[in-house]
Amino acid sequence: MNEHEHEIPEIVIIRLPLYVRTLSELKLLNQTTVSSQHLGNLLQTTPAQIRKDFSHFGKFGKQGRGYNINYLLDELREILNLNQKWNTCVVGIGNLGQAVINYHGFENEGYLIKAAFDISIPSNIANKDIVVKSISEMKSTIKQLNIKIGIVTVPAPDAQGVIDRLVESGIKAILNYAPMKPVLPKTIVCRNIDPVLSLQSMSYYLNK
Amino acid sequence: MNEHEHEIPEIVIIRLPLYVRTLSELKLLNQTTVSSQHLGNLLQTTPAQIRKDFSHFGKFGKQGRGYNINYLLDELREILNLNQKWNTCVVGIGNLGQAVINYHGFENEGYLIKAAFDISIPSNIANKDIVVKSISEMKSTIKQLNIKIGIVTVPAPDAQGVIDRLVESGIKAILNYAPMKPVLPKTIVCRNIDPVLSLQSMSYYLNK
DNA sequence: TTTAAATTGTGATAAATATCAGAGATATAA
DNA sequence: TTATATCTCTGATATTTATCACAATTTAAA
Repeated sequence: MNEHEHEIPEIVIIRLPLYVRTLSELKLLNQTTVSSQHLGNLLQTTPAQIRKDFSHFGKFGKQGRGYNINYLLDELREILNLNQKWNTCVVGIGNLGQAVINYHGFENEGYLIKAAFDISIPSNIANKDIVVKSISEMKSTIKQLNIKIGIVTVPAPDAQGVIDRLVESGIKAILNYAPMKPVLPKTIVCRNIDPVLSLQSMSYYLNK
Repeated sequence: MNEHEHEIPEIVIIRLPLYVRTLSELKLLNQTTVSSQHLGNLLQTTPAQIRKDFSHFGKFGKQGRGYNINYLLDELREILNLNQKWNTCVVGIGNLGQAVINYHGFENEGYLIKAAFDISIPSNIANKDIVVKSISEMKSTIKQLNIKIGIVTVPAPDAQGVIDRLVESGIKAILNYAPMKPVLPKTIVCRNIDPVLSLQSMSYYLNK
């Protein structure tokens, strides 16, 4: 089996980055091999699930031995397209947008914030690596800078409009911080970051 | 059927806040009733799923008519324990922690940030509603302020230690912004906010 | 060399989740 | 009053997802 023969369940794709993260940590500890059992312990999941997940993409391990960490890591990073840099932009330069811009956890993982857009442009964004522009210049800027991922940090009522413009500008993936579920063509991938929903679903388990 | 007769799948619980949000929006628009069909359109899901989800908790609708929005909203909010305020604390007062503290989307939904902890206490947290303390005073402060939810914004390597302390201090739910999966007793609920994982799983769909 | 232990990859099975479809109830219009 | 359309609730069914369990292979020890 390989990735060309069947559609891989999204739930499997969503788990792959977790494997990548843990394998990276093991690599940093100079480990060279790992079994699905050990990986399962570290990730609080079952070895069977890990093996099944990997089996969608090929055979990466050796019976009786486990997985070579460097090899598996590189294969998984290749599958996820992590062995390259991705250009992103932030739309909405309020508190949240500025927090995202100042947080450097994205750059470290290869997601470069190349541009930031808003209706009115604040003067306090001092970052020579990021182009700050009006939303009206979104399309040309996104094309010019080869931006594929949009990060949406506008208030919920503005989000759908902004997202429509991102799609029209050729963006392929959206990381949405606005508390709403965007309507999107099915060629566009989207993930919502919504801590309030998380708090609310946890509250169910909090007995008064 | 009601909530006392069976364990409700977590995936159902996770969807309830989405229903609450959309119903609140409809209420704001002065709508009084809604059908599962209409709600499904708004939420991009199927009416059958919405009805099945509700059926775990009781009968909230009227055949031929749909759901009374005020009634359904109040029932769902009651089920989720949203008809009360919850005290929370933030652990880690770096960039991310400060962004969380300055973001007022939590307070508006009834999640009050009552305390913030770190090893060294920054002087620029000027907020008379929030107690800023050393991590060493965590347990007593959490008890005293009746805090049930901990928001973790420390770097990943520090997170497990901090989370262990939160659990020991009597916290029941954790909103974890650190890029790691905490090990927890199964009496504690946890949600992870991990935008890098989201970006990485989306990257799979971005063809080079 | 032989045996025992470890471990993968996977078909089969089980469990969880989503959808279907229809009886029954309600509302509306003729 | 009757007919028609609407819509819930739910048991049955289908689909998806996770787990099991074992043959095959590798490693290491006897």
